[in-house]
Amino acid sequence: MEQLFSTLFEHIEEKAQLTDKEKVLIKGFFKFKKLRRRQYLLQEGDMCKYISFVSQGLMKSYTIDDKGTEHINLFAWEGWWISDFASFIFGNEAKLNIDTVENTILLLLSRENYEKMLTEIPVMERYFRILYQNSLATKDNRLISAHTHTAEEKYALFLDTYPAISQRLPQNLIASYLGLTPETISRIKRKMVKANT
Amino acid sequence: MEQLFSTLFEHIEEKAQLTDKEKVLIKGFFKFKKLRRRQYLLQEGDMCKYISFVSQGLMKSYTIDDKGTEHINLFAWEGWWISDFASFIFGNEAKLNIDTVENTILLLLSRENYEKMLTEIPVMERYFRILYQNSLATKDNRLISAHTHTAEEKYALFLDTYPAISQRLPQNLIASYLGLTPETISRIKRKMVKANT
DNA sequence: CGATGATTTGATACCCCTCAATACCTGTGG
DNA sequence: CCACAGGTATTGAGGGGTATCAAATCATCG
Repeated sequence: MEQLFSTLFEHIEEKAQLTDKEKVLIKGFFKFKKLRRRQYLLQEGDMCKYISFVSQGLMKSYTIDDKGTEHINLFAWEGWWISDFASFIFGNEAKLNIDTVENTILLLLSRENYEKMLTEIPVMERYFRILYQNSLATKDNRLISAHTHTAEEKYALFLDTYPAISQRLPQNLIASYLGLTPETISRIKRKMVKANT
Repeated sequence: MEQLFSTLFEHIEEKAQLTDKEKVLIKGFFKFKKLRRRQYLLQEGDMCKYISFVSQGLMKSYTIDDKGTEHINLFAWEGWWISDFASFIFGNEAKLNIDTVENTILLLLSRENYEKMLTEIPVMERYFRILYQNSLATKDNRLISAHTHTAEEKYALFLDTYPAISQRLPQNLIASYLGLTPETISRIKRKMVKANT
């Protein structure tokens, strides 16, 4: 149990220092949740009641279009948060689905505890401010890539940016994340292999 | 002069309450800057020393690809902040260019004053945390749209989401923001007019 | 092993880009 | 106030990058 929080604390302390007292307080705000592979955390139309920290495992959030195709918004592995923000913050119905790619252990933070924690532990305002600030820069890059790069460049950039995690992902999920089809990824791979011989 | 801050304070007070004392303090952290149409605030390769609040006017941030094409990352008008985050926060060379679409009046906040303000006025941590949190939700939507919608849907969605600002923008800039060519926008418009007759 | 999902491969279609030419605005200076 | 210039928009022809659809092969796991 203790170990699950160590991932969280390490992650927080990259951005803001915590006292032992604060750590005890923080633990009190979270709930555990264990999920099997392919299990849902959130489905479109539900309310997203938690923001979740991935302590172990791998999750994805995604939308489904009219044709039934998934479009992956985010992968979250150890040290990442996942949620449908619009739903979590404003109480809308979720537009995103969230489920697991691997068996996963989560730390759940409810809206109420999120607000409480931010008020009672001001350094957490700082932590989340920095977290979001960094995420914004990441998302900017992704959007720029979506607009400027070819399919091949997108795929190469993904492998380069997330070398570890790309090995834990089937290619159809990478395709979905990049806004491509699995067939296209397959053809790119063949081309890349050829180029190396 | 006073009036320039009122836009800022209104904007902050949508998210967090300010005392008169805090307002006086906040004013001290900012510098003014006036820019002409088409004037640069930041060029690729420079250091982004400020995060800027648009008090009046309209700006854009963008990258330039190998072929010399602009890809617009963000429009910022009255009530928006603009910056190259990666450069502002981490001190990297800026990857973004920022310039004006209209004559603009900015409130500039240096890195030093940004940190000072966040420390001395904790409610501003809250303000920025909420600001970034909301921006993340917006960027998610934009990325989803980039991956799922056709050119026509993207354009219609833009007009629908930003009806006021779209009238202040030439179509080539809207095209650049949406990852399309001006020619495509032109053809879409023709098609839309036809459909309404 | 059977079943289900994932990947590969090929044929075809189409959306949007590219390039090029022309027309249309808008502001500025003579 | 007109003329010109630079930027902006329109239109057409042609091409290319990915998607789509379909089928076969390949993994994986209960």
